[in-house]
Amino acid sequence: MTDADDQLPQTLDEARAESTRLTDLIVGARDAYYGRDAEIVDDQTYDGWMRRLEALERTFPEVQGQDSPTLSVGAAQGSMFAPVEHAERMLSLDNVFSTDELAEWCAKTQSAAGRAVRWLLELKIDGLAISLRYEHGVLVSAATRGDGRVGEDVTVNAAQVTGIPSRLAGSGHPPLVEVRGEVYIPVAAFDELNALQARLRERVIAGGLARGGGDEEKLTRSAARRFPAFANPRNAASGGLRQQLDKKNGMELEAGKARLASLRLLVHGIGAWPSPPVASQSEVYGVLAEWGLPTSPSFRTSDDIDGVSAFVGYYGEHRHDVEHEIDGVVVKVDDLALHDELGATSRAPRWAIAYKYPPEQVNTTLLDIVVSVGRTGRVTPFAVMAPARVAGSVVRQATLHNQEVVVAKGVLIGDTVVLRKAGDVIPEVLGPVVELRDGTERAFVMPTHCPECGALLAPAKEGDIDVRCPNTRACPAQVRGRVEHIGSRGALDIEALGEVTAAALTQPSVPAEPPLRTEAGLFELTLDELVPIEVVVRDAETGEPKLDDETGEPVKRAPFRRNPTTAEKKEGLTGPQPSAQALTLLEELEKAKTKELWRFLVALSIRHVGPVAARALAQWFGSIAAIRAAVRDELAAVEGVGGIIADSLIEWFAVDWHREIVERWERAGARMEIPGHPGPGAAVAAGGVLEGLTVVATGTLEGYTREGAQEAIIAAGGKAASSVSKKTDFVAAGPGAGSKLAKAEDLGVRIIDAAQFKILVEQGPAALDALAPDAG
DNA sequence: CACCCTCGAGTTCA
DNA sequence: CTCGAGGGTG
Repeated sequence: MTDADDQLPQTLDEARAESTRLTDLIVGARDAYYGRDAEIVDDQTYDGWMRRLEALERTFPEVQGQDSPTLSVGAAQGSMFAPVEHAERMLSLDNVFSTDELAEWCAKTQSAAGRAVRWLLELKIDGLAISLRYEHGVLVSAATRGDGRVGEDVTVNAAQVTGIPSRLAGSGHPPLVEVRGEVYIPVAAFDELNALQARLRERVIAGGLARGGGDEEKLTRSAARRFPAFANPRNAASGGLRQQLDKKNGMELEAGKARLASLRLLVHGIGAWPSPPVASQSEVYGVLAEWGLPTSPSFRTSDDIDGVSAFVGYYGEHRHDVEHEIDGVVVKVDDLALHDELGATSRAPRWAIAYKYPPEQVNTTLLDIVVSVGRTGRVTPFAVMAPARVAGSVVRQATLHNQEVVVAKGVLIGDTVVLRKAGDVIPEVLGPVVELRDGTERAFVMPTHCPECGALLAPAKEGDIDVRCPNTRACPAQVRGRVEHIGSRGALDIEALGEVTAAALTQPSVPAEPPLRTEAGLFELTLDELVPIEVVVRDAETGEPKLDDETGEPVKRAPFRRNPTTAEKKEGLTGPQPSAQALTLLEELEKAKTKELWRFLVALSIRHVGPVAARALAQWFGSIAAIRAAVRDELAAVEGVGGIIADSLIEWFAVDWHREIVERWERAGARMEIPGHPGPGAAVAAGGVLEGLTVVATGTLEGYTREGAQEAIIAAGGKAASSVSKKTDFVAAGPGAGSKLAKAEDLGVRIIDAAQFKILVEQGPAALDALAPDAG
C-alpha cells in the first residue's frame, strides 16, 4: 500500500519509475471499471494511488505527461461537453528520455519483430490529441482523448479549424474511419494571440476609466481575468477547442473566435479502419493527404538506428525551426502488419515510442510569493516554487518584478504555474494553469512594511509602481546589498567580498554588534575584528536557521578563523588563527584602495550612477572632492549626465552619513582621485583608433575577459555599449553569443570575431578593412 | 516626442 | 542574460 505522505523518491529516475508504475495501476483499474464494468480495486486504494501520483508530480513536474491520469480525470469532471466513445481506443505512447533508452527500445522491438524493421520518424507536436470520425467521407464527430475510451465531443468547434475538412476529398471512402491527429497553435500565431489578449485588456481598462469606473487596480484585475495571457500554446489550443462560443458575446466572442482561428491540425495516425488499402504507416499518410487531410511535412523513414539518432539529433538542434512547438520525436514501426503482431499494452502500442527532449517548459506549484529587498531598497516580489528541472537545471525561484506583473500574469499562490527559462537562462513564470485550480488558491498582497526592518514601504515618488524601503541607512537588507555591491565586478571588484562575506560582516554576529553597521567602516576592518565573527547557518531552501540535531541550538560557522595546526601549536600558538579567507579579504581591501576613481563612484550606490555615468563623471572631474563640490549645472554639463542624475548626486552628498562614508574611506587610505588629473572640465584625452565608434562585445572572446574586452574598447577611445542598436558600429561575437548576435544580424551591423576584435582595438578599423576588404 | 540607452534586479552555470 | 522602468539625447 502506497501512501501519498510516504517519503518521496530522491532522484528523477526513481520518480519516473514510480510514476509509470502508478499510471499503469490507475489506468488499468479505470479501464477495468469503465470498460468491463469490473471493479478490481476499492475506492480507497484507487484514491491512494491518485494522491501519491499527484504528490510525485508536484515534486517532479517533469514526470507528468500530457496524458497523466491526474489531468484527464480532473478535465473530464464537470465537462460541459457530451461524451463520445472512440470506436478504437485512443492509446497514448510510452516515453523514453535518453537516446540510450531509445536505442534499447529499438533493439528490443527489432528482436520482437524477428525481421528487419523500417522506422518511421516524426515530430511529437506539443498540442492536443483529437480523433476525427468520418463515415463515408463525412465528418460525423470530433473528440478529445478523454480517458482514452471516451472523449469529449468538440465537433462544433473542430469543424471551424483550418485543416479539418467536413468532407474528405476524392471518392471511395470507407464506411468508417477514425483519423487521429494533433490540434495545435503555431508559435507565431500564439504570440499574436497573446498580443491580442493584451490589447483587449488595455481596452477594458481604458473603457472602464472613460466610463468613470474608477479604481484602476480593480479594472486591471478584472481585465486580467477576462483576457489572461496564455501560458503556452498547448493550453491555449486546449481551451480554444473546448470553449463555448455560443455563450460568448462582445469582446469575449472576438477573443474566442481569434483563438479558434489560430488552431491548426496535423494528422498522425488512424484509429478504426477495418481494411486499409496499404501496407505501411507512411503510405497511410499518403492516403490521408489525398483525402485532403494535413500531414506533417517533416516525417522520414529509416532502415537503421543511425537514421533514428540523426533525426533525433537534428531536431534537438532545430526545435525552434518548426512552426509549432515540439516536445520530442515519435518513432514508429512503419509496417502495418507488424503493428498487429506486436500489439499493445493496456495504454500504449508496442510498435511506437515517444522520445522526449528535456522540457523547456514545465509545470510546478507556486508555493508562495515573497518579497526581497534590494540594495536600493526596492521591494521585489518573487515566486517560490516546488523545485522543478527545466532546460537542464533545477529552479526554485523566479522574479515577478512588481505587483502589476503579478496581477498581469494572473498567478495565485497555490497555483500550478508554467515555468520556463527565458533565453535558456533566466527562470520565468509564464502564467497559471487555470484548469487545475481547486479554489484554495489565494491572491498575493504586497506587504505594507519592509520584511527585513519593518519600515513603512512607499513609492519613491507619486505614480511609481515600485515601492521602496525608506530605511536606507539601517535596513539590514540594504546595508548587506550595498556591501556586496562594493565587492562586485562592476564596482571595486574585491575578491572574497561576495554574498556570504557581505552577510557575515553586516548581520549581528552573535552576540556582538555587526562589524559593519554601514559600509563606512569597510576599509577599517582588522583581523582582530574578523576572527571572532560567527554566522548562523541557514537552510538554503527555507532560509530558516539550521538547528543542531542534538542541542537544538542554531548551527554557527566562523568563516574568518581556523584552529591552529600542530606545527603552530608547537610554536606556542594556541588560540584560533585567522582563516585564509580573512587574510585574502584584507589583502584585497588593501589593493582596492588604489583602484580607478569610477569604481569608487559606482561602489557608493548613488541612484542612477552606474559604470557608464561614473566613468564620465570621473574623467571630467578627476576626484570625488571635485564632484562633491560641483553644482547642479556643472554636473549636468557632463555628457551622459542630465538634471536627474545631477540632482541624485547632490542629494546623495547632502546626507551626513553619506559624506562620512567618503571621509572614512579616504582616511583609511582609499585614493579617490585620478592622480595627475588637471581638474574639473579637463579635456577628455581624445584620440585613439576607435574614436567615435561604438562596439558591443558578446559571447566568449578568446584572449579577453568580459571586462577586459570593454576596457580594450574604452582604452582605444571607443564606446563600449551594452546593447546592440543601429548606432552600433561593430559587434564582436564569440562562442555563446545570444540575442545580441541575432540582433546585430537583424540590423545589419558588422560582426567580427575575436581575432578581428584584437586587430580592431589595437590598430583600428582601417587595419581590419585592409586585412579583409570583403568582410561585412 | 521618439528613440536609444543605462540602471537595477534576480538567477544560474562554468 | 533578460526584463521593466525610466533617463538622456537628437
